[in-house]
Amino acid sequence: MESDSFELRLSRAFYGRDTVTVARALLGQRLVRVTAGQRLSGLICETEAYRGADDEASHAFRRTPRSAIMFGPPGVAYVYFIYGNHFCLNTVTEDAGCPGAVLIRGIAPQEGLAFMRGQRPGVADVRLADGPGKLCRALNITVALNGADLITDPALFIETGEPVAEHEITAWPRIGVRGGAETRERPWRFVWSRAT
DNA sequence: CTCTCGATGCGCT
DNA sequence: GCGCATCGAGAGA
Repeated sequence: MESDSFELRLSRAFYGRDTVTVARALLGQRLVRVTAGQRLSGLICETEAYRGADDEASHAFRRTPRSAIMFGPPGVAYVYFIYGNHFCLNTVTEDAGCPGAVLIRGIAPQEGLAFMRGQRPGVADVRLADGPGKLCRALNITVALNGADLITDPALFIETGEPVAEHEITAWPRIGVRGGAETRERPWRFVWSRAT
């Protein structure tokens, strides 16, 4: 898997499905970042689904210049800047015209540990990328990668990882969402228990 | 133009 | 557990 890993990449059809389905299916897959001439990777162990007009917590609840990318074709990276300090990485889902994205909230680091430690000095290995902002810092992901096509981009993509059994997945309410009770209580945060 | 506040993380208590 | 840094997107005027 070292050199050309194109055949291992998840297909556009993988992303072009129901957002909640994709959020679950992304658990166990391998997020890969190529930067400074080296491969960094980790298995996705936590995700959240964000939909469209039916999801008050989603950026795509309203169509704005920033959220327009969520209305576009699937398999594209949506990276945004938050709290003045952090970036968050999402993958666009659903067919073009139907908004949706999955927030990647955590990975279990596999390749490039030395680089990640350099990005986050003093942090224990298991915590290098266990939050949405943390993983972007560890993998050097910024808004420069907003719009990157995960099917073709050499610097950012997702490969088939390890199979995840249904009983290893737990669903929880999403973190930090405001809005009505129904919005807050939706169990659209998925955690791969085996990885943590 | 101005104001509010966030799909967070870190440091301190 | 709690406060705060830090700044751009989005909304209202």
